[in-house]
Amino acid sequence: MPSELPKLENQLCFPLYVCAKEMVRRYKPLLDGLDLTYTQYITMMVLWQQSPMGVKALGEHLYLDSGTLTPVLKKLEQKGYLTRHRSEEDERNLLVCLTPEGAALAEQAKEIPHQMCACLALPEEDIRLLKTALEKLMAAFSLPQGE
Amino acid sequence: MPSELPKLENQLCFPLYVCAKEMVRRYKPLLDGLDLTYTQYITMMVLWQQSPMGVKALGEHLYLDSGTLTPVLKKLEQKGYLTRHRSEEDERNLLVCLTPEGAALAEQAKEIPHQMCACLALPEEDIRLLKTALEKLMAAFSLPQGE
DNA sequence: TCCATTTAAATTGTGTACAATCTAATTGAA
DNA sequence: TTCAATTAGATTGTACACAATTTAAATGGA
Repeated sequence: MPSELPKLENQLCFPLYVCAKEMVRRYKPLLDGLDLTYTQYITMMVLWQQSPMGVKALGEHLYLDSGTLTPVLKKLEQKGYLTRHRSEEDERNLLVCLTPEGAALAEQAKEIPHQMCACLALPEEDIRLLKTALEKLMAAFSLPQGE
Repeated sequence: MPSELPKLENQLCFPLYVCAKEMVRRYKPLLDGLDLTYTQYITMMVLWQQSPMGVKALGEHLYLDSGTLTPVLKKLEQKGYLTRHRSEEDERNLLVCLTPEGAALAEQAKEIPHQMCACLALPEEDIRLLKTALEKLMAAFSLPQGE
């Protein structure tokens, strides 16, 4: 059997790449009201669970490095949603801390997951299956997930 | 039932976002030998199927607009993998055409899908299931897929 | 104690993505 | 025919992503 040319539609990577982009695009109108981008939104989501948090820990939750996070966090600081201060015990650590405004944003964000699901127009069952399959892939990547 | 705070691990978007990024990252060492980035690779993949092709058609295959494609195509032109010329019938159309070097690259690329599958360390069955689930999501997004 | 090593962020450079706008070519209805 | 609308790409501006390097702070063994 001759080796075929690589074709877009034969590979896992392409629908993954397209769906991820499209998902982020679909979040935009929902997040505009909170003045957040998608990356800023997932960052806030981690902080709503725990604040203050160091940049390193934040990066481990989000799979992002400081090269990406530093400008995102500076932006969120500008917007008044968080503060950035060096830890007193260890000056290498920068502690990110929600402001009251940032914490309050969680209230407004509560409906976003429902709105997103509605926007997907896919049965709950299919969403669950897809999520499970993706988590399996993360595991295969040896990326620890959730908590 | 009270509305809960949005949590990263409860949502479809996050594993999708993380897996897509990781997948692209895993392609990098495989593509370095071809001097291609992931975006350049999927662009070449479309051209290996059909060349010449207009920027608009290329964008429809890749779900990318001219804002993204223009610099990618200029880069691939620099590398000597394709040429860019305006159509003579309609000067608005820019025809992208593989060079012999660009066409020859397909040979070298043939093994990449296998290498990628191997790198995934996930049973074929799981990969198929995930791909099907993603294509279902694309359909729900009303994104046409395949050809 | 002292300095090589390690660690945490920040910085730099390259490459996407995409919205919005711009420009030039073409089309089509009055 | 003519010019308003449409179309195809390019451009501009903003925001990630990530590799590689840099800087400053802590650590730990000789």
